[in-house]
Amino acid sequence: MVDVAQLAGVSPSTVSRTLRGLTNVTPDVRARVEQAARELNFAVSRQAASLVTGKTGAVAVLVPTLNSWFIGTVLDNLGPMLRAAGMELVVYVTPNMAERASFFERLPARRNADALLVFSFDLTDEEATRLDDLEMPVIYVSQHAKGRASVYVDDVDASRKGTQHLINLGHRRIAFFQTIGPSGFVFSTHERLTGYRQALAEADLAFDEELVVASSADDERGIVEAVGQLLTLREPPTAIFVDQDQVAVSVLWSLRRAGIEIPNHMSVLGFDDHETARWADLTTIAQQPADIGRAVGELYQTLVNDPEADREQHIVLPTRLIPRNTTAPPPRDAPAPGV
Amino acid sequence: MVDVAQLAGVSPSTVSRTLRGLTNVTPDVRARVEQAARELNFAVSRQAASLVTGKTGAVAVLVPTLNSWFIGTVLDNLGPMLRAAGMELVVYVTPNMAERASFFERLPARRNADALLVFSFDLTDEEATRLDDLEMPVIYVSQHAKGRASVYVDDVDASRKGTQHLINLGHRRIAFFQTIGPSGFVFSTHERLTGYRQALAEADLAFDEELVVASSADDERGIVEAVGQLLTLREPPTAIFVDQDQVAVSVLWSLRRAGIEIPNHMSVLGFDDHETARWADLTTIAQQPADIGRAVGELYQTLVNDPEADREQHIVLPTRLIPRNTTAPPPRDAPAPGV
DNA sequence: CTGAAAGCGCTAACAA
DNA sequence: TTGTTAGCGCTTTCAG
Repeated sequence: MVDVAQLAGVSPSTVSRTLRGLTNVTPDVRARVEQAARELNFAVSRQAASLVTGKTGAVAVLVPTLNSWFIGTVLDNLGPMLRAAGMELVVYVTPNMAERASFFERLPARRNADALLVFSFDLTDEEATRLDDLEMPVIYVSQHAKGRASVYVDDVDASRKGTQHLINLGHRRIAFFQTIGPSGFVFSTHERLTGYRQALAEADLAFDEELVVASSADDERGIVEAVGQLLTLREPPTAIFVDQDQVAVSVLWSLRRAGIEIPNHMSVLGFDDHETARWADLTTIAQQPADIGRAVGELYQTLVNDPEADREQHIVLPTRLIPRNTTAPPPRDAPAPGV
Repeated sequence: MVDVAQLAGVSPSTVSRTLRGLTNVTPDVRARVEQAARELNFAVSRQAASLVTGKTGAVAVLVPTLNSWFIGTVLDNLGPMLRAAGMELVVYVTPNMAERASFFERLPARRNADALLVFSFDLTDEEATRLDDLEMPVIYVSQHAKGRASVYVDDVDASRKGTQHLINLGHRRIAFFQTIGPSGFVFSTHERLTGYRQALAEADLAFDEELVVASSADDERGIVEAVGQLLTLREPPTAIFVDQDQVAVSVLWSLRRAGIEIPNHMSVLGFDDHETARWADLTTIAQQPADIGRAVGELYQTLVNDPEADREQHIVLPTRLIPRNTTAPPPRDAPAPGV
């Protein structure tokens, strides 16, 4: 920076002021400084700046994986917003429990970021409490943390709408297929199961544990087995609600291989409105990760710039049912309700 | 840090030494310092440290998107390696040309990272040259930059193997389906087309432009149209080589909707060995992004730690053909070769 | 509107 | 093995 100052014939302070876009600089001087900076290919060192300002200019993101449509889409939309605000995005990937434990033990973001976005979906209370020590705004994405800022879709309501759609079509035996993540069920899965149960209860349908199956998303055999399990029940379902589109598509394949026609013999409902849902012509409940990304970006701005802002606010985004061709009324010969 | 020093009854230098794991510290003192640091919930400020060491402790990553199986998997494997080396991962997402241009104009990583990993797949020469100014190791992932460190699979060879597989099955009219990214064809696409042409030439088959079609990966109608285009040729193909599994699966759907049986009436070959390929029982050419991630991590270490290391080395990873059930010999009534 | 000077929190000589 | 001292490159008072 001194080099730039020298070349422009001003003091370092002036260079600093100019480069940060402060107003009190003569246009003439500003031009000279900018010219000099360009000539010298100069960029301000964030490190040195943060040492004095106390801000790091970075926002940390905690994710279990980066190989995820949801997380990827959120970040694709969030990234440019943060960038526009002059912030870097530093990512902590914790693909296994060891990495995750190490993150919570060392809390590496501690003095090295101005805010933390948590995508881990299934934090324990203990972990969340640990993050409270961080002395920076923490935003929870896709899970509601009590008393902490969060952005998510209303999974309970969404799932209830989906189940109602099946009930309205005439289904009485509706299975629920849960996805297991690398570290167990994630937050949304619980919520979606709750919505399913609510809808059943509202329609006076009994909840049947046999109709709830689970498998890991990337475990092909597990999915096939879970589907097989449903098909061999004494009273098999006429519809399956799968809590993720990508798994739902696998379920479709399994069913078709078992010779089951969709939607005539079995309805399948997904969740997400992932691209493959369009391909598979899958009825699904749409959530918009792009919107979530933008909402997170805005909430971040609010929390950082407005000290008056509610630091525990929850932003809930809408979902909607997208009817396509994998759901239909149940087959005529299905057991009539109550028989 | 002075607080910790005080509490432990030592000098700041000793705290610094202890916390960085330097050897010349008495076990007794080390214990006291560590205890004090824990009590005070203290973490070293990277910013302050880097100011004096000249290293930032961060590696920058340039990606066009984070919603990508390939990039996501590479980073899931690379992340923990960098973390183990004490490095942060700062991500620059450039989902559109404006973001990308701004990255290359401002080069925000300039003084704020110790190395740069480029995932942009289709950099222009001008852009690559710009990165040479960066004064830090730059590693190109999945594209070979002349005279610059790169990690990739041999797409030409892989694609040739795939095409040969189809030729060996007896196919003579083999279509090639190219995927268009948000900013045009990516590097690998060119390479894969080259491999395809090589295999044709080696088998004395003429290259027919009509057999090469293209579509954007997320453009459902475009894919359907491209498939339609192939099917309505005077002499339609008996096999389609699609340069990405996810698109190949869409092609499968399109073909099946058009009433075409696979593999009896048409063979389809993919590329990647993405999860959906297993589901779709798709014959494909496997590449292992997890291995690429690890290779990048190792190359990074080498480049940073060993000044003798070849700074232009190319690491080429293997691919292999995975025969499944979407490829078979062409139907009998297909036009005989040369007729 | 611009310059001079102090100091952010740390590490790296150098001394002890 | 430990402590002392001098900056790293910037921003921020405070003068002018």
